[in-house]
Amino acid sequence: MARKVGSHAGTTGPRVRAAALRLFAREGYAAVSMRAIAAEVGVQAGALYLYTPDKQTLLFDLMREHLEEVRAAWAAVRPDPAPPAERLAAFARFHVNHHIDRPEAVFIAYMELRALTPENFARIEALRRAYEGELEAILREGACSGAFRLPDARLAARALIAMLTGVTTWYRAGGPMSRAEVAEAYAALALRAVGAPA
Amino acid sequence: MARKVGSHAGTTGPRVRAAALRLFAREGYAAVSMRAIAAEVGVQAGALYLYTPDKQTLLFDLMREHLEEVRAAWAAVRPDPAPPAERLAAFARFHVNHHIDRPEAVFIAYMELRALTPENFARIEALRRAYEGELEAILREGACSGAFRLPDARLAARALIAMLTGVTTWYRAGGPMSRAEVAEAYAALALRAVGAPA
DNA sequence: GTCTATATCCAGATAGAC
DNA sequence: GTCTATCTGGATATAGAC
Repeated sequence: MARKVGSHAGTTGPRVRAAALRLFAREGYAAVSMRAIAAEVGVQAGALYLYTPDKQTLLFDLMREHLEEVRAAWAAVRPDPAPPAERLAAFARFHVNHHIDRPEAVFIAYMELRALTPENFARIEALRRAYEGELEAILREGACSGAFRLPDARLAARALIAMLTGVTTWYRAGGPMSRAEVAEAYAALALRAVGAPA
Repeated sequence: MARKVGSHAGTTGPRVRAAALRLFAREGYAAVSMRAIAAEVGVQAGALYLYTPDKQTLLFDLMREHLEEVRAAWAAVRPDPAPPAERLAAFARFHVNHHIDRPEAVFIAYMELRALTPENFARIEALRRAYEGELEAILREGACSGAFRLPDARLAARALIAMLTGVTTWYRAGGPMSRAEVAEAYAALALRAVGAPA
């Protein structure tokens, strides 16, 4: 434990997190050395420990910030009193648009769970489950009201989130489809998957 | 380069690959040492190099074998002259059932692509694209015949494969749903997603 | 706040005995 | 076919100068 995070943070702290995000996403947490992060930032390895107590906390903070940002962004645009189909369409468009802009954070949040200590994993998993619960609640409500036809709300929520998140594995800006077209296509797939007219 | 693979292989060769599969899936390629693999097998680290020229080739062989097995298994059960909806349902059930039994290989094949050398990556990517192409062809044919309503065959193939593969992130034997029920639920979602009555 | 230097440990891979 | 021993390099993290 070197010191508390943030007490001296100027601009180097954010640059350390940005470099770690980029490198962890590209090479994987275990394959990235503190030396490599330091080189990306332009400081020596020892200086990193002014901004994070250790490498594990650096990873954990990146994941936590990503998941908290997703929840806050959805809470800000969520149509609250609205029919299930409209809420599902909004969720699908939001999820695709939000994730398409943060492929590195998404990659880390889904792929480096195994690199977390058990305590940190439990905290991240709770955040992930809370977000998944937002979709599950929409699906459950639609199933009850008869707007959706579902095999199982929990299974469908997991299936749809996997489908929507998958956009980050292939979408690149400058391709034949715009972000909005892609989001619309995924929303149409999601709506039809639960038996709602798209 | 230590030696050619297989020339002395008795039972230790397969046990090395099984141990590597298990450990790479649990900890990640970069986080697993050759010593750890050796300990899992019950030999010394140096002995591993009788069965693989290096760690990279061990990973590549695991991925290649997995992808070749998927394609062969699908070729064996694929309903060839059949209407698109039936072929899509068969593909979805096959994909879920096949992947649900191999969560470790699936995890590695999708998560450790970045750990491959460029040459090895290109070869693995070609195999993955070929498999994706099987689904894409079904969707394209269904779209042409009017059986399916799709935004874009390529996008839909990617979206559906991501959705179906996602089953490996949560399904565990002994849960409330059987394998067959889960496969059926995913098949229903897939069929409806492309506008075919499930 | 960043540096250099270093303690301590473990990595992949090879050599050669048995 | 497996062992022990070892080469060489790089890892995380810390200490202390400036």
